Amino acid sequence: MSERRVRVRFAPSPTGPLHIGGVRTALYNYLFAKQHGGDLIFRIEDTDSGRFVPGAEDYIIESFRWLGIEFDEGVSFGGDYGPYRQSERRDIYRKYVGVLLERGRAYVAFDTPEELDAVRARVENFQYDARTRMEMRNSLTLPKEEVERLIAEGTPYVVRFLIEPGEDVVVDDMIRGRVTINSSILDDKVLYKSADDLPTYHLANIVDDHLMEVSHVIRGEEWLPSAPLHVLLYRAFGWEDSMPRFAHLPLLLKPVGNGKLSKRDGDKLGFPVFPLEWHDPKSGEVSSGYRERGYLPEAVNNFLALLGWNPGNDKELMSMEEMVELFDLSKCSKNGAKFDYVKAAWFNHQYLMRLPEMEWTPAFDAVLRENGIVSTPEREAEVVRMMKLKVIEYVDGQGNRRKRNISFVSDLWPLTRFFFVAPVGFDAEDKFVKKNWREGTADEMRLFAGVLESVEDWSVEGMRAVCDPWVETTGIKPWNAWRVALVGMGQGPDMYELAAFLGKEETLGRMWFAINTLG
RNA sequence: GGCGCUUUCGUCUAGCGGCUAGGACACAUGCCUCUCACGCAUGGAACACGGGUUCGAUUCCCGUAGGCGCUACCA
Repeated sequence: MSERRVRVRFAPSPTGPLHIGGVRTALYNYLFAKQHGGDLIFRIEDTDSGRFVPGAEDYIIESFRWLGIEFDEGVSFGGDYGPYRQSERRDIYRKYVGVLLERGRAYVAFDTPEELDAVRARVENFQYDARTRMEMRNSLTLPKEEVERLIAEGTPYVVRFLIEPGEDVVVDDMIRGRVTINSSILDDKVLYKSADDLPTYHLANIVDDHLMEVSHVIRGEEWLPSAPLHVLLYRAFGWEDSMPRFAHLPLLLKPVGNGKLSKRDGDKLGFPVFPLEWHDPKSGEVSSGYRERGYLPEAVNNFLALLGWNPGNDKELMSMEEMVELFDLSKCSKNGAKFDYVKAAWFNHQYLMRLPEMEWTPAFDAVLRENGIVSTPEREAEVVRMMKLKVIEYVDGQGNRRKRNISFVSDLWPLTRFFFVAPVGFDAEDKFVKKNWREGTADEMRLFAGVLESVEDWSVEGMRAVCDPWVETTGIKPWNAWRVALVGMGQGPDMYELAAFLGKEETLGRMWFAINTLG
């Protein structure tokens, strides 16, 4: 059994955008499959026709494409075990429901949802199981002829799994060890509903995993309580020998407070919970995505992988290849992990800093466009290009002292906008402005502007040659106030460099504007 | 309510009977400096509680408390 080829699957429901927790589950499956030279299957579990959302399937595929999580077979990937969309496997499920029925491991039930609701309202903690099933309307209690007549008449029914009570069912979990649950607390789960001729998750899942020769089921902890049911199902089919190994992952929790991470938390705290931006086809609501927010897929994978797993040492920055090599289910933690979006941004910062210029400049172009910096006849392409080069030099520049503290390319704009546009006003409350532009500063700047006016060689060296002696003799240190004038705040490169880049006219223009505005 | 999982700094975690309980994010301070930041250095910060087992428990067992999940003709 240990010689079995590793085959794992990620099987989402197309009920909406892919949750970031689902991305992590898929990532773990991917790492596990790759490490063992096995297959990763992409299966669509669309057995709930009522919750189907158009576009969700494409969205999920596009998400994984962006993240670089590759599937070996499945919907849109091909393979020999298809179809991989459960709604296209009705014949198969019908057949296996029949097997269970024949063996007396399942039965037909006619209780309507309304009737069940009524019973639940009446009886506290009602459960459809060994204690109650003989009081319900099903093939166990109704005469055979009536059952046949009802079915023939087209009365909607469901098929329920007949659970024998009083048995301790053991699930051998690769993360949690042996988990024991007594079958008495399990209810007779619905396996199939005639109304839409579709199975429920439990039946479809077991049948598909078996037929697709899945060797390991790596899924979220929310499935742990129903794992014993799945074990029982494998047994009922006689597939226990080839039953996959289970691994139940801890859940992703909200950053603050209690509970599972939800879309709401993202909206409230300002971070995405979906890989890609999602436009809800019904409500028209837009949910932000990691891609659009400016995250790098490598950073997302790295960060997500470490939420519930670690290589057992202090290593944090890992490429996909490294993670494939180091991943270990037995090193997964058992408790839920709060989602720390601040650290997620730090991971992005790390990857962004390592990104070659070529790869981040297109994103910066988009930022420029958003801020109205475009090449126009008035503003020649050459000028804009020069400014951009300056930004690149400023950001990527020689030596560490020039590296900007940014997590996203969009963070660049407030840090570099002075290359493109002059200050339009000054924040008198700004600490830097307040500290460096006081009584008398305007006079000093007037003098300094006069000195600059006399500079003929408008280069860093040329300015130095004239200004440094002036600073020496007058004792006036113009830099911070000059910075206020040219940048508007306490940021930017060396002042001579900045002035040289802006040019004499622009530099003096900004200075006089500051002198006149701040007084 | 029932059942299950879980519990180390604020957060993610290392630890698999004997450690000054380690790292990262965040935070604070310092260095650097014409600003911001980067970088570097330093610092504060944790074994939920109570019983056992043991020469010795963060580590093993049992309770308690907290957290999370499941309890649908959803997955």
